Amino acid sequence: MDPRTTPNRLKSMPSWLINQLSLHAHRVVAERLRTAHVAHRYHYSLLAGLAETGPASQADLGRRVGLDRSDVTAAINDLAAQGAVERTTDPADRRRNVVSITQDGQQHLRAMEALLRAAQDELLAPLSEAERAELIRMLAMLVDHHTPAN
Amino acid sequence: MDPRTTPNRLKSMPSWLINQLSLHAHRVVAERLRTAHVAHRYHYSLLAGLAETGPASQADLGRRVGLDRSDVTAAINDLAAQGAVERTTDPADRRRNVVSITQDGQQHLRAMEALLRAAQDELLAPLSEAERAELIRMLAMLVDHHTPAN
DNA sequence: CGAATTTCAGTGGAACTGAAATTT
DNA sequence: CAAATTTCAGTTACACTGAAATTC
Repeated sequence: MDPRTTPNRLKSMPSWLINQLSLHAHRVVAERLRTAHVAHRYHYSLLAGLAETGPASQADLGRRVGLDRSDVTAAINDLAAQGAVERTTDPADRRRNVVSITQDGQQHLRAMEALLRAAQDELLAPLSEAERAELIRMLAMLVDHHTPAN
Repeated sequence: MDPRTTPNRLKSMPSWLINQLSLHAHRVVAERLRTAHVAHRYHYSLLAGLAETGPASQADLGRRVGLDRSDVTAAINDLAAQGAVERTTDPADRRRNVVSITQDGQQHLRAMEALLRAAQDELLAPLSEAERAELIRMLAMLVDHHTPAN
């Protein structure tokens, strides 16, 4: 009566598979991050961007991690209120905010990292180490391919 | 100034990659489907489900293609208004609607199929045939793994 | 009774758009 | 002037929830 039979047309359609997996990834990640405060996917992305490439303007930061300018503004508000980042206007170009990560932010980043590592493991559970590496390689290639060059 | 440098922490994080790729897939697919009417992702999923496993109740159909009961109701409304499906209450169990695809629906499905095939090709452009097969295999394995058994 | 189905009304995270104000 | 940055207000597609009405 309900033989969990996904149509072949969907089971073999990359865009459908990717979408389903994205939904699942979202659930797994949100579940893990629920324990921490000011801990959404984009908060992690922003802190990771700041930790890795140093202070940046919000626009640069957004482009680097794939977030919209508007959402960056809101998320940086959250992080600044929590003391995870500091925001000062760039003296060299007063249109820009220079955002930098604080000591507290670094610690917050490390805490989220541990949670996210566990989430990745749960997500990829059925794959071998070699398969995981291959999957990541292909995904990165595809994401890179459609990322505006700029 | 804006060296499209995605942080390594993101470039190597499966959940982030999957999410980015899902966004891109969504854009590519929506772009192709824009030419057709009553043509959203879920309309295709429902028609594909009906074409492949025959008439079904809305609840069964939703479970098979991974759509929420509420969204199935709304989407079936669209398809019925367009004449792509027919809906009658099941005489054997009057709680159920038996939904079946019409001739028009079959044709609509074929038209969407062609558009979607092109979208998949665009999405996977950087991958070889062998890589595409391997990617699809792994994605299907992951999606299957987290799909409730029922 | 409990459980399943359909439907409706609404919520919430997320991506995105348009426009204003400022500065280069 | 044109272009870039930040911010705000709002929209849209989408997954999901809660609850009612019906039927098994």
